[in-house]
Amino acid sequence: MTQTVPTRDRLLDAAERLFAEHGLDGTSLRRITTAADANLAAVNYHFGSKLELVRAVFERRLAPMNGERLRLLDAAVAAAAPAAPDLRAVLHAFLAPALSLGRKDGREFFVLIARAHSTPHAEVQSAIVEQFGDVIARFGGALQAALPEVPLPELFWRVHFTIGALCHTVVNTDLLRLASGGLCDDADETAVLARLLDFAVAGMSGGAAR
Amino acid sequence: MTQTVPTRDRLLDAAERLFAEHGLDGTSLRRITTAADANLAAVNYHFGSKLELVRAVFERRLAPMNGERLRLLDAAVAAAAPAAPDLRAVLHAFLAPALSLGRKDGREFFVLIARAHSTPHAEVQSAIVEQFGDVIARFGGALQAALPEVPLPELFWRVHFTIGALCHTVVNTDLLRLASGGLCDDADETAVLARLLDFAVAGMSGGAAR
DNA sequence: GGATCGGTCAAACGTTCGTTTGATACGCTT
DNA sequence: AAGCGTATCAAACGAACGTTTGACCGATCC
Repeated sequence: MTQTVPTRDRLLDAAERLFAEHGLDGTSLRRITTAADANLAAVNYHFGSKLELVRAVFERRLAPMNGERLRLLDAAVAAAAPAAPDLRAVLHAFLAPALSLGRKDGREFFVLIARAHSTPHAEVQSAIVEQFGDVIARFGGALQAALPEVPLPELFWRVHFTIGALCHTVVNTDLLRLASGGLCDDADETAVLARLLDFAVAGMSGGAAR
Repeated sequence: MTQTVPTRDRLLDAAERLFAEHGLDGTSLRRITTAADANLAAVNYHFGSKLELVRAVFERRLAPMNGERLRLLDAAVAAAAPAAPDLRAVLHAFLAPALSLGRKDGREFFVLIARAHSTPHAEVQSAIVEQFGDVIARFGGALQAALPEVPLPELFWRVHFTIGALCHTVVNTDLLRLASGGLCDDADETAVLARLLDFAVAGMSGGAAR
């Protein structure tokens, strides 16, 4: 039986799914290569090592997501120029691509990202952080412009809280559905985004919002 | 050289620290027993297995924290009775013990808890969730009373966001200090709690706060 | 048509893991 | 002093891990 998808891609797909499901250390190359219908040596041949495979899995998803974030931010800044960008528009540019990725084909990947963020491996951690340099710098400036009355340290803290809400939402929606007894439905992505945006805008502007 | 601290406790201390530092799978019984100045077989003798050791590490910290949460909630409810409890007081009862635990002797433990929350091991996961049954039920009711105008599903979502902000704050303050270039100082616990409370109150009440 | 190269394969490498075992030492009670 | 659990110890167990090796296959090029 011939494979139409290249082995390298099948390895990435299988690794992403299994990493998210069982963690980095909990997923052996044997499970990955078996799931990808490839030979055990395939990972070391195509990627060099397990660590390089992990890095490849991350880069495949993170680059498009952060690119989309910056694209939306540019649009929001341009729409408001020369005035300060709208807070909700900036937060939308930051939250929407992540929320979207966390629910499409990248659902499992986002679980993985959150787990890897607290991984014991320093190499993995730094490999991820590198992908966010531009995003941090650009959004920091935009938020400062949108909320000029908020002191900079205060702003950082609130962004920190917002990121926490975002990550927890993407990763643990199952937990919410469970805790709410099925009351909370996460099927409607735009509704979830709207709720998260409401929460973030209110929190970011410190109760004096709108 | 005689040990004044029982081996069992030394094992718990070493395991908590190493689990938080290197993850559950990344920490071998050999490292734990070496750090605890105990024999390799000590874990299996005192706890039966590595999994039981993990459960013991969790229970030692979670039980007091959730107990303190419920105690503070009782006080907040009693203080306002027969009127509805104050939103900020309820959120304080929920957030303060967790934030406090995440910064005292339990600092490393809280990192561990956040990591274990997304652990691949189902046994570990369920062992943690069991510890939160009472807290979820009690705080759910109190928040509903404090925010009668917010529909129940909406309420669950906002609690979900708040928990995300809390976890991210406790676990990743180092990341914030780094990203802010030292602007954000987390040394003052009451100040951090105040900021988190401001954010949560604003977000929970949906911009119409105070 | 022989050589070359990317890709795949089974098999084995050495290491580390959690757990088990049997012996040994200490502090009780009788 | 003898007997008996409790606790600790070194040593070994089998299993699973990431990685390496050398042979094999098919397409492409000279």
